[in-house]
Amino acid sequence: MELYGPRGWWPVVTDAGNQGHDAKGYHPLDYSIPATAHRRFEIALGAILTQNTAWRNVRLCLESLDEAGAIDMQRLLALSDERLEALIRSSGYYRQKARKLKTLARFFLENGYGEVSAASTPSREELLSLWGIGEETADSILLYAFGVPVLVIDAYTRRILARLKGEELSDREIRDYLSSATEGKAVKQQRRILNEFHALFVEHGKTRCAKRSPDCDHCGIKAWCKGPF
DNA sequence: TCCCAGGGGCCGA
DNA sequence: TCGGCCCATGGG
Repeated sequence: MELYGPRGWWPVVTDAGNQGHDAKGYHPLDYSIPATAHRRFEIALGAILTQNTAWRNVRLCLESLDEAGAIDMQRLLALSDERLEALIRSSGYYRQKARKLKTLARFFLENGYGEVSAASTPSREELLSLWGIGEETADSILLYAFGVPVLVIDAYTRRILARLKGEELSDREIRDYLSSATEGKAVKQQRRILNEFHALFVEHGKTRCAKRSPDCDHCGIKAWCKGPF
């Protein structure tokens, strides 16, 4: 946080999803649970679209979907598969992802999870049971769309910790290793910490701890790292 | 031209 | 459980 400042994730792309904020994009220091169904659904769609995909390619899809009025469960389900695939083409894997988005929309709709007023939250097991939603996507949706205090572990998290400690850690070990940061804290605090944890791992992974040629010369946590340098 | 990106499903050891 | 393969576009 000292190195990069608060990220204020999840990045919101559309105007309708960004109510109460002046600009699109990040919303620093706002760790509130999404206040609109549009925003909640946009976050969940983005979590699927960004699977193994650069965010800049996802952003285009979310803007296209918004223009088509499809950041809405019923309206997304009303689209033909071909139309939906065309709208999300730039995120790659577009046939699979079109199916995943509809699966999610159907699930939200049938259980009322898309309605912010209902204040009901899906369980992790429910999300994992859906076709196309694995651990990272489930945890991202829980944390950023519903405010559930869970740690999101992604490729950046694993790579950065592996380099810091000089050995690969299992996800279980990563959870144990980072658990002291949230232990004994109020849920609201945990939500803020976990929100930033994932966002900062992504920031550090993109700007410094790249897979191929990490920029160790400008790395602010080099002193604690076992390499590579 | 090749590598990489905020994964996940599926299959055979 | 675990490795390998597939899905697919776009930028460096």
